[in-house]
Amino acid sequence: MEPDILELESFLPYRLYRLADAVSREFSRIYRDRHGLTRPEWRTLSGLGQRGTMTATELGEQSAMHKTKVSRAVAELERRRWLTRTPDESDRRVEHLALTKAGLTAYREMVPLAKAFERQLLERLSHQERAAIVSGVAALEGALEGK
Amino acid sequence: MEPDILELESFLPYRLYRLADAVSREFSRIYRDRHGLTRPEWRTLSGLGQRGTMTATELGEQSAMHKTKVSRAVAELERRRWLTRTPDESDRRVEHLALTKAGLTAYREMVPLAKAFERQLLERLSHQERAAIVSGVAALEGALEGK
DNA sequence: CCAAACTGGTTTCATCTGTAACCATCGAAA
DNA sequence: TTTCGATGGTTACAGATGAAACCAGTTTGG
Repeated sequence: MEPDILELESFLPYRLYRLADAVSREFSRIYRDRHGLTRPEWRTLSGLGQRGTMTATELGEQSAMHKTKVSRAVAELERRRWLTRTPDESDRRVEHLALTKAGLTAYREMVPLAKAFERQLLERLSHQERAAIVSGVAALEGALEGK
Repeated sequence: MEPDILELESFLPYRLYRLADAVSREFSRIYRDRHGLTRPEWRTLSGLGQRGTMTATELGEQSAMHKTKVSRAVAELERRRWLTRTPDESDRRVEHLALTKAGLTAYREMVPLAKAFERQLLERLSHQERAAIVSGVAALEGALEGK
C-alpha cells in the first residue's frame, strides 16, 4: 500500500467502468447482432416500448442520453419506420414519439432476451452477492443523485 | 411488473452503465481540467506510474484498453515528453515504456486527487453500503471472469 | 405589444472509437 | 535455412460522440 501510488485495479471508478463496459459490451450483442442497433437506438426503442409515448426530451431524461444522441437515434428509428412523430397540439416545438407496429414487434422480441441476459448474469452470483450488487448500485446512485 | 415490458430504470446493465458513466465523467474532470488528458491517456499515466515499466501490450491488459487506444495514448504522452520508449534487447518488436521526470511529476500530483475523489465518493455511503458496492462489484467481476 | 431570454430539437465540427488491414519481427516446424 | 503462422504495435477508414452553434417556437418582463 504505497501511499503515493494508485492501484488501478482496486480503484472504484476504474473497476466500475470496466465492469459496466464489459457487461454492456456483452449485452450489446443482443441488439447489435439481431438488428444492427446502436446503444442509443436500443435505449430509445426500450424507452418507448416501456412508456408508450414520449418526447425527445423525456426520452433523454429517462435513458440518460445526451440530446444529440436522442436526436440521431430517433432519426434512425424513424428511417426504419419503427417510430413516428406526432406534433404537439399546443407547443409546436414538441414531438410525441411512439413505436409503430414494426417497432413494437422488435421491442417485444427483445424484451425476453434482455431479461434472460440479466437473469443469467445474476444467476452466477450467490444470493448475498446479488443483494450486494443491487443495493450497492442503488446506494451509489442515491449518493450521486443527492449531490 | 408487466411480463412483456422491460423497466429500463431497474435493468442492471443499464443502471451499471449509467452509474459508471456518471462516476467516470465526474472523475474525468480531474485529469481533463488539469492536464487535458483523455481517459486512455490517464490510464496509461496511471499504469506506468504504478508499475514503473510496461510494454504496450501489458498496459492494455492492466488497464483494459484496446490496443489502438494504448497506441494513441502512448504516442500522445510521448509527444508531451511524459514517457519514453526503450527497445527491448531480445525482441525488437517490443518497447518498454516508462514515465519521464515530467510524467512522474504529473502522476504524483494526480494520485492524491484520485484518492480523494474515491474517498469522498465512498464517504457518502454507510459502512454497509460501502461493503455492498465493493463486494458486489467484485462478485460480478468474478462472474464475468469465470466465463 | 415587443424584445430578450429560454426551450425543444437538429446540425456542424472536431475528436474519439473499434475493426480490419497492415508492417515488422519472432518462433516453430519442415 | 526457408516458410508460415503468431505476435507487438501502428495506421486507415468508417462510425459514434459531445460541445457549441443553430433554428424555430414560446414565455416573460417591460
